[in-house]
Amino acid sequence: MVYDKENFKNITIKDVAKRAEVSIATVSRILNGKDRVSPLLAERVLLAVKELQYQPNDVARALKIKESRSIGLIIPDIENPFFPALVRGVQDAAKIHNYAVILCNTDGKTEEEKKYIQFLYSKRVDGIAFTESVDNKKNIALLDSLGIPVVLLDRRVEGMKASGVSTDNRLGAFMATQHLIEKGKQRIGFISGSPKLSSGADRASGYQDALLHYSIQYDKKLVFIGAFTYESGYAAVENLLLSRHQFDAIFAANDIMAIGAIECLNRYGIRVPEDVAVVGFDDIRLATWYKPLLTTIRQPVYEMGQYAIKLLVEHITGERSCPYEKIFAPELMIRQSSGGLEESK
Amino acid sequence: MVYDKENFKNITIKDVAKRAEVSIATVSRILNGKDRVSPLLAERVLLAVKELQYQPNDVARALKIKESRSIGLIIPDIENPFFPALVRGVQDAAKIHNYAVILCNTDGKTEEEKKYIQFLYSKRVDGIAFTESVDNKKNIALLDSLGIPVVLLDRRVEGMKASGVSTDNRLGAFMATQHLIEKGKQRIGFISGSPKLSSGADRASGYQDALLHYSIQYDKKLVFIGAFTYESGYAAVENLLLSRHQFDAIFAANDIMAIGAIECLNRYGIRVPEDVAVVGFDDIRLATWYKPLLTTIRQPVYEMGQYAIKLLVEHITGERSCPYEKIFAPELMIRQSSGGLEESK
DNA sequence: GTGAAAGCGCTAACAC
DNA sequence: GTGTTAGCGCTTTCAC
Repeated sequence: MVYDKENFKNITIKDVAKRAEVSIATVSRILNGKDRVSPLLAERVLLAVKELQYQPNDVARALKIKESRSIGLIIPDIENPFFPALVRGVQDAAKIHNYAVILCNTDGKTEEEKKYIQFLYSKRVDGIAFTESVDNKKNIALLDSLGIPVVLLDRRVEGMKASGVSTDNRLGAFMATQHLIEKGKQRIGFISGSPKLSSGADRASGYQDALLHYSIQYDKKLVFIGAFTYESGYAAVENLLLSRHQFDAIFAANDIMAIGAIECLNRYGIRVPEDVAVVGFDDIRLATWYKPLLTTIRQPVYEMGQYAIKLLVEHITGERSCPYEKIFAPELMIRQSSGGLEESK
Repeated sequence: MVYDKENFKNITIKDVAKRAEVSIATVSRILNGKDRVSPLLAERVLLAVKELQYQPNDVARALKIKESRSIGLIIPDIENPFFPALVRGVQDAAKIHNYAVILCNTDGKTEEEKKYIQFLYSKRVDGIAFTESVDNKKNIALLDSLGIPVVLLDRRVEGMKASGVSTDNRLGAFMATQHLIEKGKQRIGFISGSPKLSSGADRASGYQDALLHYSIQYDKKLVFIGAFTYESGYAAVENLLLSRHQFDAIFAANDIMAIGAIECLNRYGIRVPEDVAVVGFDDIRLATWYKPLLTTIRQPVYEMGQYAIKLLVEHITGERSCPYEKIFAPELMIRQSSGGLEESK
């Protein structure tokens, strides 16, 4: 199988026109169903299309109408268990609107993000769905100067410079902490995500809100800054253990860190949930496969991906002109790692 | 932020030419570095490019040179834990060669695959990396007739109609079964994947090979056809249990089914690995997070994705004209679910 | 309602 | 070396 381009008779609109004995303008009109055309010609054209197996060249179309029917999706890493569902939501929604999704992994590097934005711009994507790694607004500004519609994924938008889709992280963290408190826990450790991200900062706020609300002293010795990774969750607990500060619960700002935390606790012979209760955040699939089943805050990730594209398309078509922020409600999923549904002891 | 296309002065090669006081041909030459140009003009052009922040329009370029610098990636479902690493490998390799990756999820439906192939063709992708859901050759033939280079992912290629990248599934299954046998197991249940897929069929063969090699009677009552899903793994074991046939081990054709199997065993109070040893296939990340840690056959999934793009690019550039089959070696990862490294009892 | 023709932004002969 | 120009395949005025 030699892929010699020349061997493949690229059927163009011209071929169809010739076969149907009409002008190329007529073919175009019929295929796009815009102007009115006589049914007679339409029939002839459609027949020719079928006979020749004609597939319009979207590249040429894109050049002409300045609309590529493709969008960029920039995320840190598809291997991070948080993203597959998000990506799937994006892709499913994009498919409905007939957009191609170009996937980009940045590993959370601002420089990579910038490169990809330029790359996507050269491809003249119609819009970009973007999970920024750092909330630095620089890349948003770049996008803005390029005139590319953006929707921020899993990020709250400071100053509403762009539309965004996220979960109410602050509320979610409040609920998680509250759950632990209602379980009778008083010394609740917190493993934060990166405070540079709105998701990280908001979850930290929610944790503090809950302590305040229940009149529990905030103790910064119980707080560690993680990086949303397994390793950072593990390390945080190890540090906590070595510091010899008492604690009876851990709230980790995402599930992977929670699992890292539990692994570390187990390693030191501490039982979850008997000795220490643990709550995570995100409700990734693993949360229900891991043992103990992980109590966590569910984000409707798939729906967030879908909604982001809905918004993005509205911006692309001009249906919506002002930035809009969609915030989904978090949901507490009570499972084993926090002691389940039983009463506090 | 109104995305009014008109507001954004689309800088074209013409603008650059005017500013640098040269012809557009010269600009093109300099940017593509093909023909020789005088350093003087080159400098002027490069300056103009920078000043105007010119970004070439790849759509126009694609139309002209008939090369879109994009490839399609068709998989069943990015939410299936097997795929993220594969996708990442594909994307990283594509990035090196400057190709955009268009992601397509088919849920394993042949009809969806066909639609996506046509969609990608209308976008004039330069090639497609494809994880077929059913080995029916029809879509491969379609691709062939369209003149689109393909590389099959995770699929062995019957009759070498296209290039493919896979793991030696038969050998892997042999190793898994052998491991169980060496652990002293004699009645080894097998949960197959879809036999319509080469990966499913080959793993079944490997299982039989091993039994034969160790002179263990093949007992079809111990064999179930699953669907590579958690549920099918669970159901298989439940059926086995209800059938009351004795068994002391389970080899599941992928990790998710193995986990489904273990969950079911636990549900019925059967301990893994004490009562029944379990081995999976793939070595997805979850295999090392699940409890018990899953003994499994590792496929170098990320590398497979990378290699597929290497092959695909070779086909696209014409460097390689004949189909080639790359087969990676499987690796046995011994962990808890099969009783670990200790001797058989 | 239909066709002729211009032109989207680029590359690559082809002249000079 | 450099500029002029045709044309990739399509949509869309503009005449008729």
